[in-house]
Amino acid sequence: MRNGDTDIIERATIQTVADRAGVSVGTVSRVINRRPGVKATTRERVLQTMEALGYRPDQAARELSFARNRTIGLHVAYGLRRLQPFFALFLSHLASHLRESGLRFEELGTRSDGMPAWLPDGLVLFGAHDDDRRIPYLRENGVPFVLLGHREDAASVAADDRDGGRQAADHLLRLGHGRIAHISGGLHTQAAYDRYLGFTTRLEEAGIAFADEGYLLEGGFTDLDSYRVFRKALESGMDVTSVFAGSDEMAMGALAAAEDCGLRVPFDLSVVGFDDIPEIAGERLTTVRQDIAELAATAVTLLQKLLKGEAAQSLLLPVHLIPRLTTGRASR
Amino acid sequence: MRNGDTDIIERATIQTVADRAGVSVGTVSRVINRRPGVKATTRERVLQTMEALGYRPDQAARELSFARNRTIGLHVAYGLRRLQPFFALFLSHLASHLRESGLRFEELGTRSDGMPAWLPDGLVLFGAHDDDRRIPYLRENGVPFVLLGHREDAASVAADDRDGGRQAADHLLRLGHGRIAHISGGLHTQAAYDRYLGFTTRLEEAGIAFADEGYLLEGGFTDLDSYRVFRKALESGMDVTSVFAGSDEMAMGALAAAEDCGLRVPFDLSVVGFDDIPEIAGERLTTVRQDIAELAATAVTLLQKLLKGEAAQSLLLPVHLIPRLTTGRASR
DNA sequence: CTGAAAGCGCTTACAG
DNA sequence: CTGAAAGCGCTTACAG
Repeated sequence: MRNGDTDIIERATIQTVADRAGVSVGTVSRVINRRPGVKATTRERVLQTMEALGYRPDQAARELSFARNRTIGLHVAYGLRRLQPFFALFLSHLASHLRESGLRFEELGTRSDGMPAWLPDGLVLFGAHDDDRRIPYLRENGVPFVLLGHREDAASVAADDRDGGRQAADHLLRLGHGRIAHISGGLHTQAAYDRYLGFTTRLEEAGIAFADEGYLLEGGFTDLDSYRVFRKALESGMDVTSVFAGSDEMAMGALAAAEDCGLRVPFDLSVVGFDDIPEIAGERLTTVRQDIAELAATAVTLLQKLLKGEAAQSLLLPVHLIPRLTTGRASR
Repeated sequence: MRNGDTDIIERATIQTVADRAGVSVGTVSRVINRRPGVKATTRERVLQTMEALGYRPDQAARELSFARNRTIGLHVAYGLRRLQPFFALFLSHLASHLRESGLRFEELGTRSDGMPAWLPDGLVLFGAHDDDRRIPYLRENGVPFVLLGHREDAASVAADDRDGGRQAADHLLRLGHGRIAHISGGLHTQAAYDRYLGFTTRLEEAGIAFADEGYLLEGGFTDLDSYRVFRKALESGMDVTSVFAGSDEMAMGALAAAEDCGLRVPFDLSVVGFDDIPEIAGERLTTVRQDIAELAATAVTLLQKLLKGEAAQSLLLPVHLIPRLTTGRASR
């Protein structure tokens, strides 16, 4: 389990690797960055040397030389719950992706007027809403930005929330469910609304007039909010065989409420979530998976295009329902 | 609101500042790093130039030259809920503090055997437990580390959880409360246990035999867990006028449960939390404040001492109860 | 109190 | 396909 017998004192640099592999640092650099134009055998030798030395390129040096003064900022809409799991995961993926691309990254503070505290070379905007004042502000200042969320009039990337809602509905319909509730954190956000829309549209295609049935439950975005609203509904006699929650957290709340109301999942009740956050969904929750790492990577790619002067794009990333243990055939 | 009329195209460097201020880059550097030995008027002039230029030192360059190859890693015990608010805040404070100190920072992955994926020059350990295998491992490999949490046999820093528990008890006693519950996420963690201990010790000093009363409620660490265990207790007839929760999240759960059980806070029930996380406690929750930024800063300071070869220290940071709107005089 | 210069560990044209 | 050299933006002895 020891680290080999390399000096622990002196960390290997690109020079160490170059010397040991009998090449120049330029060549090592090309290997590190997967650049073309290195003979296969050379590449292999360098790779092995790096491995043997436990070499890790110095990120600061990469940033300094690679990304000529380019720093990307992440700015979160004022007042947004930065503590939500989705944000934490997105942040960490964004940071590590940027790091790999050799770009500088900084999370931006907020001025008293809600604008980013300062302007980096490019921005990722988290939690943008319809008439977000940051958008005209950034345009005015000529700073390229990418929105996280679906939006046609700006560079943006989002999961295909609408299709995700549709898949959730489809899954439950196939299992024979007819009385289906939906728990949403609030339909005023684009993601929540699109999930709702895709979901109800699919139900209506199947002849289920969801909207009329009072099966829509709105609360906050947390598991506790979801628990309370769902438990209250169940206690008031809402009769459903399944529920689609707008996030994994909310699904966990619904699961807890079901348990406390004596419902057995999936026998008496099926539950579907959204996101597939491993720490939450685990191996149990049937949920619609969105790839957060991919969202972060795509945001970076879009931003890089913008920085090169290319046109803005709006991308929608596919999502997939992952059937697990909280959904089953409707028993009633 | 515009950014002044400086070129937005070319970002100012230390050289730009030096030229404009009519000094050398060395002098600017001294000002940036608050080093002594700069004439006050020179310092002032440089500061103003930096301000006027909107100059921000390049972090990558600082790391590269300042922190000779020193990188600090954060490693989280396997299986720990990284999604908890406390962790998110600690992480962000640690990262920004390290950044200001010009040190490299990286969050470390975990090998299949639970050890950090690789060994940086120094480590902060999050979520260490009593017989944490990372500790002998790091000692064996000669890597200095600081634990977040109270522990005598290693460099560590923690909030004074025990005193915090005592303060919570004291506050409630002064308000005339005699029947007081405690909600804990689980007494097996040091922080939770110390809070519990300080709390009950103070109660016992006041002649309240807490332990015998069944006023200890254990659940998970989340607001939902807390809600469920507290609501269940209330519905089972637990008769208390106040409750001390082991975290702000748990306190919010207790608040929600009280509301759903028809109790008015603080008239029928007083609630005290722990942490004082602004996004959670807001302006409403009476809670015991621990300074997370200070915890992060202290961890870094300790680590730097270790790196210089100084002896390990165990530090306890003071906490303070902040009375707000969820506590009041006992009415019964 | 201040400046000139070396050096941190990389990447990237430019030659060959 | 590969190497030598310049340069990224800082900090830090070393002189003065």
